[in-house]
Amino acid sequence: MAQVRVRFAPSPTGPLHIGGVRTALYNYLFAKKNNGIFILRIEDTDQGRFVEGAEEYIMESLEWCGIKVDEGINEGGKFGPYRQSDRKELYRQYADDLIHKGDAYYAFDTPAQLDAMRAEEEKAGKTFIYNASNRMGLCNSLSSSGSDWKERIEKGEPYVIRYKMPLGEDIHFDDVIRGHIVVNSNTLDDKVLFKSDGMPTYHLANIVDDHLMEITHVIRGEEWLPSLPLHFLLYRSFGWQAPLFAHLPLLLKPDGKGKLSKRDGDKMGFPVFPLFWPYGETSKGYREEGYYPDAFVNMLALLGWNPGTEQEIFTMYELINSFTIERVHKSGSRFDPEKAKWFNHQYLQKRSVNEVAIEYREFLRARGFHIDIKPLERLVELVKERVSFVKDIWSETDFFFVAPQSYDPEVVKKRWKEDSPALLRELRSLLEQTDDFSPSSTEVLVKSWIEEKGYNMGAVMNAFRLAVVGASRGPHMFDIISWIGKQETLDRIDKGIALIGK
RNA sequence: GGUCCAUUCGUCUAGUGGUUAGGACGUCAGGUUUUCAUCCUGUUAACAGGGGUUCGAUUCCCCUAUGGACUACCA
Repeated sequence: MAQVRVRFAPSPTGPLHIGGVRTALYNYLFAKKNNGIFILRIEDTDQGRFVEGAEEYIMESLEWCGIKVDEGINEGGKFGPYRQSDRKELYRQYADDLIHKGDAYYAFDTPAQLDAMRAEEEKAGKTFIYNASNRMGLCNSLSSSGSDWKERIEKGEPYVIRYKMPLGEDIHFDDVIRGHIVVNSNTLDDKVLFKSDGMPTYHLANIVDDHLMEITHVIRGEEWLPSLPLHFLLYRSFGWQAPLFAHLPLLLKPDGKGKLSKRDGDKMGFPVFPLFWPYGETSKGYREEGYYPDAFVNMLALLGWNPGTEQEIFTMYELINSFTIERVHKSGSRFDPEKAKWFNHQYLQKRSVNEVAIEYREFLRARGFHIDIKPLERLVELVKERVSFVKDIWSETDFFFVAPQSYDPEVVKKRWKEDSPALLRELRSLLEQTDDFSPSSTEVLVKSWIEEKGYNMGAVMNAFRLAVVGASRGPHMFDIISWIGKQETLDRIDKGIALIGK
């Protein structure tokens, strides 16, 4: 069998949506599983929609995800160029070929005329369609008498080239995921293949490029399923062997109806893009939100596919090994932001204390704290299992760096009693006597004192926590005071007694 | 409106012509803990509806409903 070659073919019209990333991922997994080639082709045949920076964004996103491109605009390859605008000259001859074969024709109807006809049909509750049912009444080379149309072209009148959809034919085709599908050609229209601006449309460019690049499997979004009959017909008209097609299910909104959109992310506070998109409206990215790329990829891979086992955590290598296109689902998947977080939690737990400490050091540096790696490792060890993201370490450990500025009123009400100041004063003088602030040492010291005096453990420790932390949260007290040190501990007790009062 | 696609716990899903319909996220409840989390244990909850086929359908077929995509000189 010929070598497997697949392509991811986005349009550079803005940042890549996570649905697009998943399409790229499935293409990549399929390629690598089959020792094949993964191609990145930029489909920029609509010059009006080109967005500066989008190409770079796409490539950076794939790179961040660990999806390596074998052939593409940066990587090169034998089948280049890999940007359709750079292949512009190539398409016209294929459109002409179709005209010679009688499967395509020139059409002169202006956009304004077509719009008017569409509007009229819509008013009558119908859908305008341009095909065998009415093409002889429209303005094109099939309906014009004699050589009128030739003159029009020679005069430089704008025209498009349309595919001549057959009349009343049942078109049979197959999709790897969805099986056999039949559509009657009467419901399809004479799609424009070549635009008046000299550029091909998606349909032509796509088929020509997939053929020329020897693509064996077309794995793309479900939104393309309705144009699959056209594409099959195109392959037939050219006399080319069609690749295998697989149409992926959509990513749906977490709640409500419809497919996942940028608005959902904004509304519910999760990113719909892999990376921050710096142009236009601000849009968060998974990378900037603190997701690990392997967690992100793992989460995405399982949205619409699973290997049939109960395994949920996969390295890219494992994904490649277990991926099969047949196990991709038919129906759309709702995106679940909670589960996305859970994946990151799993990945963060798998990392070593040292790795996380290094990441956290970077985080602190950006906020003006320059801390050695050793104390940070001790800190990370204390809170690692409680967090899902490195940035969460800060909200769990802010009080390690800064004494409380205020004391949670709820906790004060619940934990600060009449005798709290007296207990803390006693505790303070007890701690002042020792210089050994290791957790085990202070623990023994304090606990035996509490026992000796017959105090209530909770009464002492909760008040102590309130003074040191300012709230009812955080790791064990002896770990905290060991980290902040003796002087800071004593200071915070003083401050707490003074500020909380009574 | 037309064409096409889809439908198992709230969500992601496993699965089979005969199963106690399994797992994960979430929820809830216990346990651990000096607090808050984490963690552990348990709990919760599903085959869209109606017809067939069959000894038997969640599983196969049809219809309905619902959801979705498409319906541009956009991809």
